[in-house]
Amino acid sequence: MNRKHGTESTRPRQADIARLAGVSQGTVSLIINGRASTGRILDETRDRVLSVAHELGYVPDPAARRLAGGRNRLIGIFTYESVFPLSHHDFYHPFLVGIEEQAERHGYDLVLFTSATGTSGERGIFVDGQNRIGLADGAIILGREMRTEEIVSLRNEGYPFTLVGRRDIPGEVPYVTADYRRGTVDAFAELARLGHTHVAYVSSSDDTHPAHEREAGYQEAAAALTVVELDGSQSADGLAGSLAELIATGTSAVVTHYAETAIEVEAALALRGIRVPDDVSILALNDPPDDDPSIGGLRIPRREMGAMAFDLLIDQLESDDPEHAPIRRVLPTGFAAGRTVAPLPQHRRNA
Amino acid sequence: MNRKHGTESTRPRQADIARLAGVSQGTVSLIINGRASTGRILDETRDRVLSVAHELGYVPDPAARRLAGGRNRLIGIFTYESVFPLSHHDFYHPFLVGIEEQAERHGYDLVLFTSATGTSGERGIFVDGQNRIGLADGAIILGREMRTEEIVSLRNEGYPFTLVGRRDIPGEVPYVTADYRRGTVDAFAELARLGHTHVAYVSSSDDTHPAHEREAGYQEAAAALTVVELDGSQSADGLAGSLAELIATGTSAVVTHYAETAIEVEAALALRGIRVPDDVSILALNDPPDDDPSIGGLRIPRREMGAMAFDLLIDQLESDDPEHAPIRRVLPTGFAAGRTVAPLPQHRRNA
DNA sequence: AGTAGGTGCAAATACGCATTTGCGCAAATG
DNA sequence: CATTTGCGCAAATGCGTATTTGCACCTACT
Repeated sequence: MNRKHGTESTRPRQADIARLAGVSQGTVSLIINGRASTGRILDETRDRVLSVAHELGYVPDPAARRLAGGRNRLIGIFTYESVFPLSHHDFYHPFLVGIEEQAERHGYDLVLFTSATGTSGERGIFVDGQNRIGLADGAIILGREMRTEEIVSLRNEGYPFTLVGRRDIPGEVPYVTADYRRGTVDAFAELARLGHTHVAYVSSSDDTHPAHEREAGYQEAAAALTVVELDGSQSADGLAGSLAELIATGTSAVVTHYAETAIEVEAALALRGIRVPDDVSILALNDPPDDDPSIGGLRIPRREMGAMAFDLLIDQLESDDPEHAPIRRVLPTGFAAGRTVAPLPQHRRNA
Repeated sequence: MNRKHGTESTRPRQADIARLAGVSQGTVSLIINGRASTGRILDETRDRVLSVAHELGYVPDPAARRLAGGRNRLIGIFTYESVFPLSHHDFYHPFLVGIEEQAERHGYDLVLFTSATGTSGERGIFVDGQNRIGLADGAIILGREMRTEEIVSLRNEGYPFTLVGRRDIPGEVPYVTADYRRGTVDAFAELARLGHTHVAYVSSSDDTHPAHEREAGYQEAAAALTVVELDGSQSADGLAGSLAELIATGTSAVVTHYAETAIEVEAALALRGIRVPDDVSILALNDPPDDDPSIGGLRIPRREMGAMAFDLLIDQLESDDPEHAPIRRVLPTGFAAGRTVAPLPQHRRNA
């Protein structure tokens, strides 16, 4: 349909190289792919073809490669939200850093599936009944939101992918996540080590995997301390009110699920004359936001998670075993005291 | 070479649907793509085919589609540094936001050329003699650094691309940039409007296009004001010393090329008891860094630049005219007073 | 009745590349 | 000298889809 006149600057194809070098297209393919030995090509021919290819600026068409049954060394990145969101651009960024790092190391290019938006305006892996991500050899799927049924379809198609952040998907899928449970346990342990014996815990009501894991960690750690549980769904000011009383009666640390909560609580406490960390330590079980990086608490190894996700995916791709078991990795979290976590002050030791 | 794994029922193809529905593959294609009217297909046939397709869970192969379509609807993003740098990730991000926005709107996917790192460890458009970015239909080239000769080669190959941030490339290339010159003029005008008549100007010795434009803008604006020029290559403390004297003798505003300089100067002035903006206004001719967004001065419309770059590229791609003239856009900058720019204080009016 | 026009689809072709097969030639072998 | 072997490549084939072309068959009209 779209054959234009000769002047049209169309991308060079193997056939063009073949014509100029006086060989056949198949020969060009062999040479380009380094299969020259397989096909028994003269060095002289090889050099001639390569030089023509270079002159023409030839680059293989990824779609054709993939169609022909080969691989195209393209790894996809899919997110249900914008990859580069305006607001919390800090969320995806560390993952991307890790992914880019490994992609560079392994010589893969990355594809961002920005076309995966249907007429309805919804992003999805399958849009209007079509798989939008199949162009790449495999994909890394990021994000807080995720449509389970799409993930399942993907797996059923046998398409290689890795999830970042574990999801409870029916059946087994490869994923990378952080060990929120253990991180939570460690955080409480750290508080204990600093002398805190009476701790307030502000949970979240989220139904996400990390929230559950944090909750589990809390349950496990609570035994060793005196813990009071507070309802995280109330306002920061309400929380601060309850906390003020608790602090007066011996509570010296507060643990929240989210850094945002911690920050709000800190501000609300300040209004009541309670200072952090002098009067009370505050610790979040999540990464701090960009604009206030010094909240103490867990540090999620996002960059490492991204890199690991890439590696797992490559594993799948390069494994010849069709029954390659889904691989999972659970990475340890870090901990930072930040400006809000301090040892129990001397004067409160016997409170 | 890679026969689909035996156990996995291979994905259904249009041919499968065709067989089951008793039609030809081409007919299936017409129907799947809603071209039924073009091909004059009976409603009955259409429904039958669609129902079979649905039963089989048919999903078109994107690679095949792109092959057949000629183009691959892939737009590349190239940078000489990491696309996701660890440090100033604030630099590329706004551009990427704009690009992603438009890519999504136009139904294109984005490719990050992470494989464009040669054995030497250097990033480049041409690595080991191979054009690494030709994979995409076109590319947007970002970054402070840029290798002129590569850009020239690209253009000579007829490869469609757009630069973000104008460069002085031999010959004509399509680009998007901000109007630093006009922005600079406007910034000085704004100072004048606020009552400042005596201004200090700290230039940079950079040999970049934006630096030259700022310089030009300064030359143009300087006529209307009393301006003292300071050597930007000295230390912040040295600058502060000179400035202190100037301020004592009537200078009420400082203009620097870089926000970083402005911040350092502000700090150095503070040590000398000079306060911003009470004693002197400070204004930068560049975007503020992430960690101190309230420095007054120019605001570069990076997001819009990204979006515009994408649009220009699409223009090239979808234009049938091979001799499509290179398009350029120069976007207006914004201005923000931030916390450092204020009207000339009353008590200094007659200084 | 004979022809023109229309309709609904099959068939053919192309997209760019990977892979396999086969052919002509020359050297080696018996 | 007849025959096998090996070499270097051309040619053919397939991947899954989109698009164009062609062809029966049918209707309407003269």
